[in-house]
Amino acid sequence: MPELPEVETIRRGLSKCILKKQIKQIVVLCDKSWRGLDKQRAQGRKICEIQRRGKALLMRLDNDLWLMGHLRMTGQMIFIGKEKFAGGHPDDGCVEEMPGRHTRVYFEFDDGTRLFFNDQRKFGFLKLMDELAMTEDAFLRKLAPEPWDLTTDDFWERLQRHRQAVIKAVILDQQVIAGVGNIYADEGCFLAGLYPGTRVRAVSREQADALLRGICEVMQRSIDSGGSTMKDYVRADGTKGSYLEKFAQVFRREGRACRKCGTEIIKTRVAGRGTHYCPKCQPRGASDA
DNA sequence: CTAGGATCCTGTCAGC
DNA sequence: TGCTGACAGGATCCTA
Repeated sequence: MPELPEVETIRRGLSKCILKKQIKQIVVLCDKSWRGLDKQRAQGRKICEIQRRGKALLMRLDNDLWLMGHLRMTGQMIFIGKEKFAGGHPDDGCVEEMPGRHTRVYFEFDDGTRLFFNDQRKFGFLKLMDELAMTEDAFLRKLAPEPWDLTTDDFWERLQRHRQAVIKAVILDQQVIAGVGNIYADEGCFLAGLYPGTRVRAVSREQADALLRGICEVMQRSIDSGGSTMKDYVRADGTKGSYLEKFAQVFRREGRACRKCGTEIIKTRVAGRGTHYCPKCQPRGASDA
């Protein structure tokens, strides 16, 4: 669900809300959503800083424990204090009473404000770890560099390990490039003029370079705008829409005209995921899936 | 080792 | 209305 730009937006938002606050109590409503050390070890502590790696949030406590959060498909972080901050998967959960039916874990701070971890499908989790567990965490250890820390050479070499696979599956692989999910995979392929089902062996170095630059560009733009789902905007006519609608070139635009050439955007299935592309701007090759 | 499909879980929607 | 299957902004596990 939330991809790198959405998680970065959450990181920035939470940094304004919960830093230096003391965690008075942690309520775990779903055992599956809490991993690692016992929650007691985080109660009474303060949150010193919040980092992000790929789609993972990393919160450091004042006893040098780390609370990792991964939202997976449907996770949300909702802060309720004097003002409200919500980030993650868009649904109505953030307008319900809190805790709501999808609340899995929540935090009560010393000043009475609260932070809710909501997650409809329970794929996401919070994990409390010490420094050693952090360095040994399988996901973090295998995670590839952030998109803007990858050189074209490095990206190219990582792609070459999957020459028979389709390009979309490979950029969704967090060991190849960090933070790319279904939206930015489709948007990045569009910017590079690459059909998402293209075999890696058929991708040129120039195309790989365009893909990496496209991913960085689309993610940076999304971060600058507060994440693709964070803010509704109001159109000139006063009707509301999601930011994603305005920002996406292909994602969820099936049946609509390509913004570049006017051809109808197609939705299909590639790498087991719903996939959107423009058949003219992203032509299929003979060996493509 | 890679590639691709099943799987975890809950909810919604289209089509009988 | 009630049922059924497909699908969903992710990652891991299993099999070939």
